[in-house]
Amino acid sequence: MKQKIKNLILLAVRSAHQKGDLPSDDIVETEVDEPKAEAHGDFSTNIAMVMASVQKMPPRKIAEVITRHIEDPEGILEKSEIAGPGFINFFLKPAVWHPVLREIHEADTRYGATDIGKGQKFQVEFVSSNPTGPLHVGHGRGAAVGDAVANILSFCGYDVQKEYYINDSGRQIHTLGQSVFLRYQEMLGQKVKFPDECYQGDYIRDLAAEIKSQKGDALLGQPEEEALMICARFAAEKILDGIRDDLKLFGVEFDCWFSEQSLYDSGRVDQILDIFRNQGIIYEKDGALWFKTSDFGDEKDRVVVKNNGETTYFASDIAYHQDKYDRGFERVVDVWGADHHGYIPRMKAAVEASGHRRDQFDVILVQLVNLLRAGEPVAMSTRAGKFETLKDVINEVGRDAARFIFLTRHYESALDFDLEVAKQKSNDNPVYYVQYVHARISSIVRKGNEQGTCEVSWDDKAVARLIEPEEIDLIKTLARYPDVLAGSAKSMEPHRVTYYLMDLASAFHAYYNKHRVLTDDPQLRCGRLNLVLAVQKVIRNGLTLLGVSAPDTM
RNA sequence: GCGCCUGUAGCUCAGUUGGAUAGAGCAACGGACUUCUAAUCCGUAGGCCGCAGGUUCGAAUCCUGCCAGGCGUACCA
Repeated sequence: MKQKIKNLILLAVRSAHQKGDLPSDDIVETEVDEPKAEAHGDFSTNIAMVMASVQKMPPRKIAEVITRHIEDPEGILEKSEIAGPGFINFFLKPAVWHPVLREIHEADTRYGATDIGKGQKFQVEFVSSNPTGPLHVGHGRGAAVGDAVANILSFCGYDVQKEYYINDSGRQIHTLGQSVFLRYQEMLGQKVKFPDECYQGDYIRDLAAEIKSQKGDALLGQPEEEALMICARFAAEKILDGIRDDLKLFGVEFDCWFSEQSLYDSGRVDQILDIFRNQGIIYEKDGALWFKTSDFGDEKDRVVVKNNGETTYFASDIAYHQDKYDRGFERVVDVWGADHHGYIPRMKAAVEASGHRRDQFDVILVQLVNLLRAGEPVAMSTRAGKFETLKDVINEVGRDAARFIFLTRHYESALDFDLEVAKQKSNDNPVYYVQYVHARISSIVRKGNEQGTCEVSWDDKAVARLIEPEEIDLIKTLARYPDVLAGSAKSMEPHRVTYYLMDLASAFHAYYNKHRVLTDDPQLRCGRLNLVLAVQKVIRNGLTLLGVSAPDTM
């Protein structure tokens, strides 16, 4: 629709120029917007203002010339008028909107899908929590955002893969093994000192108990380092299983689980370090190896191999990202917690140093989640072992509410997640507001079927009966959906879909309260059923992208 | 100190990438259920868009400088 208006304008400008009414036919970047105020019509353009300097004419004068030359072969315009400093506002005939319903009817679950991605290979990596403890709410937000972004991109024509990176190597895993082994020794009656840097949570004791029941006291007879590694591997695997289960419970599935250790096993880490060394962007200082990230915009150089010979996580991250591009991804998106933002410049540096453009690498920085219970903060710290796990949260408030709430805010702003509010089935908690639309429409259809009056097949004449302002308003909202998705995909901001759904829900509830769908007039009833079914499809479609269910009853 | 994020109605937040009179929800107040689910709707009230400059036809949005809060600034992960 917007495109049609655009064409009308372009043609008008051209014809005005040909007839000598406009000195230039330079089409500057024209914009056609949907104004927020109804009084400003269905669409409006600022072209006259933008052209003012080129045409050397006052904006209102240009607007007047353009409107005079507008032809409307299809007869879609009710009227157009000039307003304010030089806007041209277009008012469409209500009937122009009806075909949108047909489009939805035909596209069904694919309505809103576009090909703006043109099959570009994208990878979205998210959660990637270390297997040293269970997922907490913060990870939940990352999971909800990453999953929704990937879904939306994919729906808009990008070729998207979802990946989880497993930090199954290095210091943290060692510490995990140590923590478990100490608890194990403790259980077998040994006196141990449990250091602060070890993981304090109860789950460490559970893991130790499991090892004890499987192996008895066998580990005590082994060299400490060996016993410790056995504990580490066992624990990491168990915890990772738990993470997988939690994510499944949360409705998040990954296409690929990528192991950090595999990068060492295959020699990728050494390989990329060699390459960088040959390029002269790695040097030795104080017994350590440094990568000259400062050559690529970082504020200082970074260590890749410590003076004790251990590689840093940064080293394997370089190899990991190199590997992503080798796998053919044209763009790589990492979803990180905001506390990692200092890591971005060095990662960008690594991407650039290995021969890729900076803009092929994006980081979505998800701000922190403050978990509250009735306004009171709930303490969270993996180390201290005091935290509310994601699983607990899902069990308490439900998956749908949790996912929706995580997506009701721009990811760049911190989120207060109040467990009591999330449980409320009120308008404080908009997930139900949106789901209720779906349930209500299902209910209408059920009722219609009971009465045997539910004629839901497509019928142009019936749809043409939809002339109430609330009906046109609803259809206009439905028509916006593809644009919303495209904008959400381009900006990688899933919350736009969330807000759109709340808008659509609001338009529907208003309509529902004012007009009856199952009327005695069969044709009107059919038209209205077609309308609400279209609404239901879009609601379901949007909720699905967000990972939220669309219930038939509530 | 430096860097990133945030600052919009009493509270929680949107604001279509620079558009017209800045919008929702909650809380407050007043209304609507013998009719398809009241987890809903309708109405009233509520604003130096942190502050001060700048850019232009036009700024909550872009630039500069301040102020406040959060986070980061390791041979930690």
